[in-house]
Amino acid sequence: MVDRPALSKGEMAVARALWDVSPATVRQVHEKVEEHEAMSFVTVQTYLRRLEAKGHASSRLDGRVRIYSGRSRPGTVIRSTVNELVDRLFGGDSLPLVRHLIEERGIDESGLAELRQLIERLESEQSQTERKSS
Amino acid sequence: MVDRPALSKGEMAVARALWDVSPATVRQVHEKVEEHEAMSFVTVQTYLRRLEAKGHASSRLDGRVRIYSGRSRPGTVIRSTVNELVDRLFGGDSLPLVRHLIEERGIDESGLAELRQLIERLESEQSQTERKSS
DNA sequence: TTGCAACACGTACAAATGTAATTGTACGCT
DNA sequence: AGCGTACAATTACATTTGTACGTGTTGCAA
Repeated sequence: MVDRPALSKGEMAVARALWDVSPATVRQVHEKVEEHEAMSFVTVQTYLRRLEAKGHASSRLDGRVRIYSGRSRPGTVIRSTVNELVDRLFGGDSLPLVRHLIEERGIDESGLAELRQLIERLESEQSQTERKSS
Repeated sequence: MVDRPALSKGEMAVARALWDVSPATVRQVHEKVEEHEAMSFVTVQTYLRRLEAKGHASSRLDGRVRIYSGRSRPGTVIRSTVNELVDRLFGGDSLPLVRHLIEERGIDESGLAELRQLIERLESEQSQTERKSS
């Protein structure tokens, strides 16, 4: 539950790659990162080290190769990052952001359908549970 | 449409305050900022200067007091910040973020109702306009 | 007219971030 | 045995961010 300091841009890119391929060697992570953007191998090395220092990854030596594994799960990191953003941009109120996302960035049909169902579910839940404060 | 570099945490706090009170003196902005968090007066001054350097604010001297005004509108800054976040966290797909926001952070009844209507509107629009790819 | 409170403006500086180059070392090929 | 290659580990360094201090100036109160 500790809200570790949010990951920076570069750290996040590497963390995302690591989540995808973990456990993996630096090289494998590097390859994954490069599917999206150019970044030197050693830079990835650095980020992985920093991620480990911050507790978001762990590693062990397998022979002469270091194997990194994701540690904090994506959901956790994403949650705190998003929370921070919502606080910063909207003073904690997430509705404007949701509105913005739905309006400004395309969401396809199936996405919309999913969201509608999600909202309907929440609405029925809310009408049952007599809303007890915010 | 230039996607200026996203504002940092501190810059964003000051920018938000400025948007609220603009045009305003440093002192007024400072007071607004302090409604949410403690920050030294001179620090606010610095941030305002940096915001101006980045083109997010403008200022003029009124007598011996400098008056700052917001320049880029909130929507613009918010858009690029959010875009960057979505790219970083979800590789550009905004649906997961929306899902996360709706599920994890409470949205009240009226908010839900608004969202449902928004989604229904988009759904009907989409079924009319034969989707012509992104 | 003198000093102070209030402010602008320049300067400072450590930590975090982005991005590597270098150096050391072991593996396997020739 | 010697060499290139693939890594790990160390070190580097410019930029950005967070946070502020000090210095100079000026309108105002005494």
